[in-house]
Amino acid sequence: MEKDTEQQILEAARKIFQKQGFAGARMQEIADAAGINKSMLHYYFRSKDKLFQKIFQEGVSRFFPLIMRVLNADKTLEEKITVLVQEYLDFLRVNRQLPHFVIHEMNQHPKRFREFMDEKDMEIPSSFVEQVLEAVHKGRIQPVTPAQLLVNIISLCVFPFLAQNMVMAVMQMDEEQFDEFIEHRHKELPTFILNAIRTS
Amino acid sequence: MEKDTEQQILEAARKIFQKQGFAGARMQEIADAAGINKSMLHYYFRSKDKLFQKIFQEGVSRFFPLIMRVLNADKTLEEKITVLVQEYLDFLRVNRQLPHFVIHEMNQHPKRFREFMDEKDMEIPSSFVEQVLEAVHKGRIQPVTPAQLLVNIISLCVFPFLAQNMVMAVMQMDEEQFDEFIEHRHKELPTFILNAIRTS
DNA sequence: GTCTATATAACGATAGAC
DNA sequence: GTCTATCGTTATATAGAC
Repeated sequence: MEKDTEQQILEAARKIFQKQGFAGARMQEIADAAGINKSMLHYYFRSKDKLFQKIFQEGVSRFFPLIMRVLNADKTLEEKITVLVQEYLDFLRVNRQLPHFVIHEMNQHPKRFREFMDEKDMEIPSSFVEQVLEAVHKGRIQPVTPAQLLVNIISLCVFPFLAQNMVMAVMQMDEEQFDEFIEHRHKELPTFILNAIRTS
Repeated sequence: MEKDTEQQILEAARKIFQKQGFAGARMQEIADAAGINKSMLHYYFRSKDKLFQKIFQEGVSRFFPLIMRVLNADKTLEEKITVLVQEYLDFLRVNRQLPHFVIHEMNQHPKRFREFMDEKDMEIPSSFVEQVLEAVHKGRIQPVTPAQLLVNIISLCVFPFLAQNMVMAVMQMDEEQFDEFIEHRHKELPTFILNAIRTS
C-alpha cells in the first residue's frame, strides 16, 4: 500500500463528492478511485452519509480561514482588500471545484450547514469592521457597510469560477483564454474595488 | 383536473429538479408533487433524462434574455448598468433557485451545456461592447474590457443569492434580514459599480 | 483488515387492464 | 389517458470466510 487506507479513501471521496455531489456520487466509484474494495468504505466510515460529512465539513473549513486571516492581519483597509483579492484568487485557482461543492451541498442541507457554522462561530473580524466604519465616518470611503463590502469582494472573486462554463460559452473562450481572463482579474480587481469605494 | 396534465408535470418537475438537482430528484417525488401516477411521467416524457432536459433548457433560457435586452436597449452605458442591476435583482428575487440550478447542472454536464449555448449563439450585445470601448478610449471610464465589466456586474448580482445560506450564517441573519440586505444592494450596487469605473 | 457473496431496498422504466 | 402490477437494475449496506 502506498498510503494509509483511510487516507486513500478520503482522497478518493474528496475527488468524487466534489465533482458529483452527494446525490450523484456512488460508493463504488469512490472505491474504484481509491483502488480498494467497496466494503472497506463501510468498514472505515460506516455509511455514505458519514463519509460525506467528513468531506463536506473539511471543505467548508477550508473556505474561510484565508479570508479571516487576511481581514485580521495588521494592515490598512486598502491593503487588506488588495491582498485578500490576490490571495483568494490564487487559492481558488488551485481549488476550482471547492466553491461549487460547498455552495451546492450547503443549499441541499441548509440546517446542517447553519449548525456547523454556528458551532465554529465565524464572524467578520472586528478589526475589518472597525476599519470600514471609521473610514466611512471620516469620509475617506463611500458609505458602505462592512457586510456589503465583504460580500462584494467575495462575489467578484468566487462567482467567475462558479460560472466558468457560462463565461466560456458566452465569451467564446477555451480553457486557456479563461485562465488569462482570471489572470487579468488578479491585476485589475483590487483597483476596481478600491475605486468603487473611494471618495476622492 | 385543474390544468393540463403535461403542464402539471412540468411544474412539478421544475420544482423538484430545481431544488434537488437531476441526481437528487426522484421520479416518484415529481409524480407526487404533480398529484399524478408515476407512469404518466414516462407516458408524457419517456425518461427522466428527457424530462430533465426540458426543465434545464428552459432554465438556461430564462437566465439570459433580461441581460441581453437591457444591454441592447437604447440607453447610455451608465443607464444600462443601473437598470441591469435593478431589474436583474428583481428577477432573481422571484427566481431564487434558478441560478443555483443552472450553475450546478451546467457544471455536471459542461459539454451538453456548451452545445446548447453555441446553438443559440448568445453574444455580448455589440452596442454594449462599443459603448465600453468608446468610454474607455475617451477616458470617461477606467480601462476595463466589456467582458470583465459584465462579469463583475453579474457576479455582484447573482452570487449573494447562491451564497444566501453562507451570508446568513456568517452575518447571523434570519431570512427577513437577508431580504433587507438584498434590498440595500438594490439601491447601492449601481453606485458601487459606477464608482468603480469612473475616472473623474 | 481485506476480500466475496449476498441481503434489502429503491430506482427508472414497461406491460397490460380499463 | 390513466391506473396497478411488476420487471430488471443498481444502490447502500452487511455477513462471514480468510
